[in-house]
Amino acid sequence: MTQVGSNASQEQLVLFVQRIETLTEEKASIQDDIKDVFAEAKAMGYDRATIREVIKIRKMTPAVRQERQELLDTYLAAFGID
Amino acid sequence: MTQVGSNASQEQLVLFVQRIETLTEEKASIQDDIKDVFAEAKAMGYDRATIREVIKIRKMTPAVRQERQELLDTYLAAFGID
Amino acid sequence: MTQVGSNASQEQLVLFVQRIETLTEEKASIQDDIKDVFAEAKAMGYDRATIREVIKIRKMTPAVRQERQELLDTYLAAFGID
Amino acid sequence: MTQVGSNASQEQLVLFVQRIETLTEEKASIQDDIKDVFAEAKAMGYDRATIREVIKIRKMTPAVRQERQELLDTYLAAFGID
DNA sequence: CATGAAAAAGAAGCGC
DNA sequence: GCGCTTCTTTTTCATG
Repeated sequence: MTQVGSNASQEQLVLFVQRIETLTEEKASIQDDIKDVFAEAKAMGYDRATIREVIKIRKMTPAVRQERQELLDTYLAAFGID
Repeated sequence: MTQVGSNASQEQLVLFVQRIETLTEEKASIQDDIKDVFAEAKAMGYDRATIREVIKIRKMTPAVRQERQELLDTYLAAFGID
Repeated sequence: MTQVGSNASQEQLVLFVQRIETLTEEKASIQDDIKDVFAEAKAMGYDRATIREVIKIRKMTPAVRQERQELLDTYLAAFGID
Repeated sequence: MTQVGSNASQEQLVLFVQRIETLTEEKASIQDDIKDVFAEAKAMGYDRATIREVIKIRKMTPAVRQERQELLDTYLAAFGID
């Protein structure tokens, strides 16, 4: 008998793949929900890119946000910006 | 009073953002789960990239898969590959 | 004779692929140069991420930059940020 | 006088940024060229995705290529594919 | 070396 | 329907 991986090994691989496929589907479903919310927001006149920016900022602590901004301002000053 | 967006409008924006943040967390959680399964599989000796490839192939119908392969083979022939 | 694409067609494909490969190499070479400049800048004490941010800002016109910032501020106000 | 970085330091930063910007433009220009070649190829009836695949394969040594393929075949066998 | 961020590539959705 | 932009995923790169 020609054997390409033991049966046990094959079953294991199949299970791994199936678990990943299932989780991937769930993830895609949530992604769809997110898309729907953005669409709703856009329909109410909100800007998608700005909403994303807000979410990004909300993920930072105030301290980190301020620190970043100050260094950036220093650099921008070298270009006469702001 | 200086007003930047009505209160109603502000509340609406907050709700949109919160919904997106919640969904995003759920998505990230599932992504972590996927990562864990890959890690498990890797610990059992399976190759991550190949598993991804398998999943990609399983998403195609056999007909499409074969078609793609044949076109690729035709192209490779121009380079004397295979 | 079994023929998979005419000779002329095959040569054409080969030329397209070679052109893309050459251009891709050139691109990679420039990317290396960029990497080197960042390394130099870092050696002089500059922060890589902030330099990137500066470059991003410099790509915008002042008008667009200001417009974006104002909309963002409006949105952030809804969350009591800034 | 309030000083945010010495003049010398500021000039240095400006030079670094300008060098990166120039290189980045060159890189973008080449990327455009690549896009053009793909467009030409498509106009001649070639498939973009397959061309990419060919290029990827050509970057591998034959040994690596074969190894990869064999591992994939082994995995696919667990699903009764091929 | 392994983790996490950033860039590039690839895929998808949108608008014309 | 097709190109074009945007979003996702992959790979790469820097840092601890």
